[in-house]
Amino acid sequence: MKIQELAEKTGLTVYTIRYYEKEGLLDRRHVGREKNNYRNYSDEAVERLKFVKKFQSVGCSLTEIKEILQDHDTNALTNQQVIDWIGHKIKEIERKKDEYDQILDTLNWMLEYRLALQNDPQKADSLLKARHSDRNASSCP
Amino acid sequence: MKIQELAEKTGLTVYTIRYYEKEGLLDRRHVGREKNNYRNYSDEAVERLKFVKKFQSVGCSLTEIKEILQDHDTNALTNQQVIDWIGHKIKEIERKKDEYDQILDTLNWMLEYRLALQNDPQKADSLLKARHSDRNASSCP
DNA sequence: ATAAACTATATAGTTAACTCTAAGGCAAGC
DNA sequence: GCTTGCCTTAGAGTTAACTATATAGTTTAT
Repeated sequence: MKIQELAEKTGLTVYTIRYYEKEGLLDRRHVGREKNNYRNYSDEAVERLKFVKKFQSVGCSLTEIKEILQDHDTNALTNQQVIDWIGHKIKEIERKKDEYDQILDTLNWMLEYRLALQNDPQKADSLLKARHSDRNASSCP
Repeated sequence: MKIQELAEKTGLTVYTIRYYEKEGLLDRRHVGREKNNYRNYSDEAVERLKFVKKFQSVGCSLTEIKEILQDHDTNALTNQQVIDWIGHKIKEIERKKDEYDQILDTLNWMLEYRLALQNDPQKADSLLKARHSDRNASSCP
């Protein structure tokens, strides 16, 4: 398939796809060339780019993604190194999830406060006080 | 307190704090000036910057954080607008958490596969096949 | 009293990850 | 054949969020 089609299938732009290739995130298994010099992508390319996109969306840098993907291609890392990386990454993601939970907590509190402000200003006031006396809670900005 | 102390309390650098001020994330309640022109920060500044840091760490841009914080300062938004924003944000964070769960799933699978590769190559092979036949699962890169 | 450490401003530089432009070649429809 | 649109490259431009530099004034420690 040509670059436009791949762009549609992955939700990336053609610019981005070419950029990723330049950055070494794709290799012979994903992209080749036609006689006319047009790039020709395999189905594997779709999977690869979706993988990149997914990991990127949780805060992995392209460099990091590249490093771990290149193991598959070159076996530059030992199996143990990959296992270590995965374990490390899992912990990181779990920490991140905790962070999200804390934010959700703050947001839910903010919502409750705002709703109270609308319906029962006195209650809003007491919520504010309760929150401030709770040393573990995020303060209101 | 002076900027260095604030930096230590928030885990930001002095550069970043000045940058945030320039970007309009702090106001009179957080920072004033001494006779010598040194900035003087209130305790509120610590809370404010921690709030910024927290929301930033879950992918909010400074612009977005500023917008919502400026409501507190100027009451530019109606209570309803803030409620809408919070509700929207909560949904966004929850979507993000789902994404994290998917990644965790992929990572756990990768880990299992790598461990099998170490101990029982035949099992690794069958894991690969099982994964590929599962259309909902992320493929292996 | 002098050096080290901290503060200020204005401005320039950096990094990641795109995003676009220019200039040209190839392809598909009328 | 011509136009429209997709493809190519090299390289420039953009954006967010810092990060650092140069220059100068202030405070603190010895």
